[in-house]
Amino acid sequence: MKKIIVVAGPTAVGKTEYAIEIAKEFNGEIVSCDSMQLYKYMDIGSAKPTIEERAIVKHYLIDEIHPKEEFSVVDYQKRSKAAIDEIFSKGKTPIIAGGTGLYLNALLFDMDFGETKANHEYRNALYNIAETQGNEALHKLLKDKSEEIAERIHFNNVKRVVRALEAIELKGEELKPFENVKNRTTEYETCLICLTRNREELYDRINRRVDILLDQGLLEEVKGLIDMGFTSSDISMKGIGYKEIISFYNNEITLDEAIELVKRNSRRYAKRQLTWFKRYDDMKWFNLSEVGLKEVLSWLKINI
RNA sequence: GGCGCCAUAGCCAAGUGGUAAGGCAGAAGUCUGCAAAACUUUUAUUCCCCAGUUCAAAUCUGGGUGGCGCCU
Repeated sequence: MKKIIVVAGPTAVGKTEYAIEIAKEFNGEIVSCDSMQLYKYMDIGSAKPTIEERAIVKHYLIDEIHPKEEFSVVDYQKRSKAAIDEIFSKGKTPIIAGGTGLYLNALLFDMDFGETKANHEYRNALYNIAETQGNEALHKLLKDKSEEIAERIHFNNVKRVVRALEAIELKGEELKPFENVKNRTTEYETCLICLTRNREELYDRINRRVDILLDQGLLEEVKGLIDMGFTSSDISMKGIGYKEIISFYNNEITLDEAIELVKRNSRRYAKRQLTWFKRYDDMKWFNLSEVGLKEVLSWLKINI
């Protein structure tokens, strides 16, 4: 069967570089699995592969959408599968590289998100209930409709309570969108690796990378985006490295505070990514504090 | 040298006789339509040290150590 290679890992671990080396070795092309690199104009803050790197190996799903566009995991699911098909049709190996866990799930599992589009009116009405009557009141509504689903979502997680209610409203009693994520896709075989590093080293790399992004002109990039009309309410501007710098330009915090926040939020994000990737039992882990490219490539040669 | 103030977790701290608040940093985790999102859990057997008073001390007393301020 056709096989894809997945290169996962926390931010700043070195995925970009490794994915390119793996692609060179296995006649592959790369499909990005990153919720921020999808956006145009957000080059420095999202740490996109450089133009030179993209010239070496073709990358898909980078610079795909305008930062004002609405985008969700469903769109990612469609586009990534299309990209994978295209790579297979060339007789090449798709290499999925990135750190957005939910997006990765969308292409590794048979996930049915339902066909209906997000209903913002309905959502807003629900958010309103949470605000006026409290989070628990909203959660109670969910409990009345499905005890089982309500149990799985904490009442303070309003965003997910709202989505669950919306799903029930749209799908009736089927509740398909909230079935357990357990059926792996049968469209292709998968070979999963996750890159990591010792915690201290990883955090050190993150802190250093933020300084590098600043040297590369992150401030100017964000200023440019503000001038283009983007604001903190755009989803694309909620990315780490963007929201903090925007707060700085809005005079809400000092530059030093903004930089510290970018570092801290990146560290926290890396930790959440690691938690997410621990869930895949067939994931092969490589600690790059201890092993290098050679080990990764030779493992892949045996296991692909 | 004298006087005064202070010492509580990695950091910032509350507590002035009844069995160590809170915040940050850190750690663990949840996860089917905004996911770089949203959310949950968690951190001092002990309050600078020694002695004393007391049924009971981070809290009161004495001494020591360290820091800050003022005076000479």
